[in-house]
Amino acid sequence: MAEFLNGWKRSCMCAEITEDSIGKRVTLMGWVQRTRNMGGIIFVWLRDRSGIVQVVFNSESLDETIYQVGAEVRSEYVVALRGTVQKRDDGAVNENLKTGTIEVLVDEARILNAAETPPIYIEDNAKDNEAVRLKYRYLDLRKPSLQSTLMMRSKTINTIRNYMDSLGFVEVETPILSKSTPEGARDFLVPSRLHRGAFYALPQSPQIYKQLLMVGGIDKYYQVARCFRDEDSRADRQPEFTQLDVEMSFVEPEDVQAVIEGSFQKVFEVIKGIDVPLPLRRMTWKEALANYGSDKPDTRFGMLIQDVTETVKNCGFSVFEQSAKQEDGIVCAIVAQNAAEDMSRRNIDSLVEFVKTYHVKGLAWHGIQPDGSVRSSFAKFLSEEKIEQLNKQLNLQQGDMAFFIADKKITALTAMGQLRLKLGRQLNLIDQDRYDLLWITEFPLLEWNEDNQRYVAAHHPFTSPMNEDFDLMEKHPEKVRAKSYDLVINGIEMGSGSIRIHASDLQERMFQLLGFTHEQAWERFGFLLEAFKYGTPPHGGFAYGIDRLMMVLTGAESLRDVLAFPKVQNASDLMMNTPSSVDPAQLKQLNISLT
RNA sequence: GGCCCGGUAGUUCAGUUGGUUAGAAUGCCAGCCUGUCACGCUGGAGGUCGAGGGUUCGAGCCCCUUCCGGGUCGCCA
Repeated sequence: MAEFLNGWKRSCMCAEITEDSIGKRVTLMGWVQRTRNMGGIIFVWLRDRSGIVQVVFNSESLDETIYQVGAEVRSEYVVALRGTVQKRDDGAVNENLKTGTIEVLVDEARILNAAETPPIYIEDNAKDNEAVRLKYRYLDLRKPSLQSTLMMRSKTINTIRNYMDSLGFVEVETPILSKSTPEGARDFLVPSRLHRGAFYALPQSPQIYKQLLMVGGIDKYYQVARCFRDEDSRADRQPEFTQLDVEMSFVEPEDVQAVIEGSFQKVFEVIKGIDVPLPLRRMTWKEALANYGSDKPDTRFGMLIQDVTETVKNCGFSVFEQSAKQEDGIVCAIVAQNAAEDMSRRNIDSLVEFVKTYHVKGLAWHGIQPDGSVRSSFAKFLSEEKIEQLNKQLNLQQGDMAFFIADKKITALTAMGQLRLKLGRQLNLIDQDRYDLLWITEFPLLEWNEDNQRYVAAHHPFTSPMNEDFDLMEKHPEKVRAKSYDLVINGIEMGSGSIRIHASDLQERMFQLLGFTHEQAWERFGFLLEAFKYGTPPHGGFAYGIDRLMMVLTGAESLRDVLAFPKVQNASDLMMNTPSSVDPAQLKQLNISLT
């Protein structure tokens, strides 16, 4: 059934035909979207990457064998057609089609390949189950939305490359077969055949390579880099992903930030036609946590978190008092304006359950109904005076509903931040057409890890502390701020960067803070510490996720919608059915036995 | 590893208190139709109710186990 082209060449794409082409003869190739056989005349919608055009087989003017081709084709057949572009009659215009005012009257037709009935509908609004779509991803990819996403992705990466090139950056490819590093995410391991019992690791990021490139004098490096992390997936997390990776020598934070925010400005201009004013707003990590309960605040709406700890210290409600009197405790609140009336008890209960998933003990609520009556989970424990004081601090108006969380500071603020986001969505406070880009700065250098009973690097162990906090490193490690910065868009963390440590003695001091002995540090990162001895320039960089950027640009809710061949939650590929077992002979060569 | 939601024709779904032969739409196949555009009309085929076990006279429905998909907490320097 399948045929080769035998000399036929496409003269244009389906949806590129306009009224200017009326009277011209065209050669089209593509897939059959749909056929309508009227008995003596057959309408076929032909689709390619550009879109759809209607072609007409007319039995009156057509040789019987060619008309039969029209009768024979089915959905997703691959066909080649020749014919003349003609204007449609006034009554026969299809306004939903870009090419709706014209059609192609076929005079030659060939079936290049037949197709079985596809298991999914090749249409944007089809409701097919995602697992089925992923199993037949190559069919899903024929849909206009995915095609335009992939085309936009290509254009975005091109825009970024052109921009980086224009600034004199050099793209360098770093190895995929790399070395396992103990800190950070779990590595994907690759067994070595030539070295029994030894493994490569796939890079979580080209971090160390790019720092070594700085030692190597490539003082402006970038790469569209594939990265791998063997951790559980989420809607916005895949085991492999693409980053724009950047590193520069002789720079301070604002130099790196200027390059990065410039790339976003360029992308938004080229892809969305939106002007992003620079420089971007800066917000410290401390400020973000206090006001938004997050290090990646969605700044498209208000409803900021308020600290009412002092007000409720001796209020008579023991839940509040307990946290208020704790050293690292807090009682915080947010106000949902005009929400008191529509907030059903059922809805409130679900919010209480919601915040509990973030490890706080509960959620208190207190509102004033439009008629002035109080609706509250705790007002009965408080004096009139205290309530008045609280209402005043929160600026609680008739119709408003406030929510309270009392707990340890980080825990309470984080849960409140999540509640803020949920309410923001629920109450429709978020302007979906807005793009809010900002920098979060001055992250803590270290975080205490309960499981390991030691400090771990908040960013990565090569991040430099802020100069003014050097002295705190040994005495108060938790108070040391880092020269690090994240870029956030609409509450999504796009990427992070920092000025790195370029002195081996400071790097060793950092490793000691992380609980490595001198020997362990040299065993694991000796090549880096060694390299730093031979003239390392001050340097820093940044990396951001291209996939997440595509989510923002397309409005997609899952990374799966912006990747050509995504993996599902358990990191398998439903189309190729991988990971999969391998031939025992392969394992034997690798000296691997399965238990 | 934990929690929540889901799995029934190719596809999207409905299926009442456990009760006759599991339905609809769409798609598919055949026939008719010369201006359709979600074409129309007539007829037809299509089911391991994710899998295994249990309770019951009787299970798509109840119970247990398990597999698969989604979301999420932990995790993700």
